[in-house]
Amino acid sequence: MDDAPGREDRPGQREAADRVAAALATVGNWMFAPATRRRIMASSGLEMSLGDYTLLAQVSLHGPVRLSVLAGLMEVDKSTLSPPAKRLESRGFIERHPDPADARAQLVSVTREGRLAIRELWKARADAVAALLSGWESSDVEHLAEGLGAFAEAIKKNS
Amino acid sequence: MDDAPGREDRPGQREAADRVAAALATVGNWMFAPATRRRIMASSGLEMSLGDYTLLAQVSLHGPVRLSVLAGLMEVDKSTLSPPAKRLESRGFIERHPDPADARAQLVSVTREGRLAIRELWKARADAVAALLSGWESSDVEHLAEGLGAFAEAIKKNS
DNA sequence: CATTAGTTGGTTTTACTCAACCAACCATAT
DNA sequence: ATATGGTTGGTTGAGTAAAACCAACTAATG
Repeated sequence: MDDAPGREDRPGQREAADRVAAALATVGNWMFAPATRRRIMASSGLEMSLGDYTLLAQVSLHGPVRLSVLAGLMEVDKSTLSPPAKRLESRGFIERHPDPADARAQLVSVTREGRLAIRELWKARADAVAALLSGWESSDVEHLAEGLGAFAEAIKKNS
Repeated sequence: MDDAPGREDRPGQREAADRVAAALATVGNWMFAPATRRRIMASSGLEMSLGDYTLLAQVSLHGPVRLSVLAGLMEVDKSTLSPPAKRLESRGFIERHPDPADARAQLVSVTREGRLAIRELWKARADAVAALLSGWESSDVEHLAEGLGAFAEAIKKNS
């Protein structure tokens, strides 16, 4: 798996990949810094822990879905998702319906409120990103959007 | 500050910025997922909490520096850094020396061990990134490296 | 009856905060 | 010159909340 041919034919590839990794470290560090999170939450008028937001996003992404399936996707124990799910439900952001296929199971999905909350949070984050890009050439932003989009696709495919 | 001219002249800019933000969300989510962290830690042979690693990286980045200065940079209370600093010191990854300019203060810096640990962790992370980029055209990787690098620069400048 | 979906209880670690404290610094007023 | 008072660097302690785990439970499947 690691000795695929053609790997050592492109030393520049690895060098560039290293630079990508380095930049990603900075970016991730910024995005997940408590300070940034506080700003995002404040400017969106919401207050939500990181875990709650992650779960909300996953529920919104994977439509009506069982919690155990999400736990599998996220590679955490099912019990980890119980508290955040409860919090999100009590705030009206998600709702549960019985799974017609299995009376033990429930399908969670996002409510209208939840969609609204996601949109607010998403906008706040996008604003922060846009602010950092404000001085850029349009073509550079476009290239970054394309490259990063492809990278995100690769992540989704590999998970 | 928000009504700078030329902003509404480029609707495409904002649209592309939104795509950048969306991709960044996916990427950040991946980087900070417990599963990814577990894999990175396992493949580097180290075990370290996220906070400890963040502090270690900051110390390595900002050379001999006071903890209170780092706390300021990271926008957390000084007391937040005491426990991680103690852990890192007890594992031999950082060391403290008296600040010649002020007998109250100490300057923390990375030890050789610490540098080694950083390199291991960094390599593990870079490997994960490189794996995702393995099928790419070299020029695409190069472009991504450039764009992300510039974005990381923007973050550093704005903080 | 064994398995599965989900919750609950108990435990651990982390990541924060704030308030209190000590020691050292710094300025100023005697 | 020295004593005083206010500020700063760092740790400690108390407290909260998040994030994870595991084991045990229930209710429903098959």
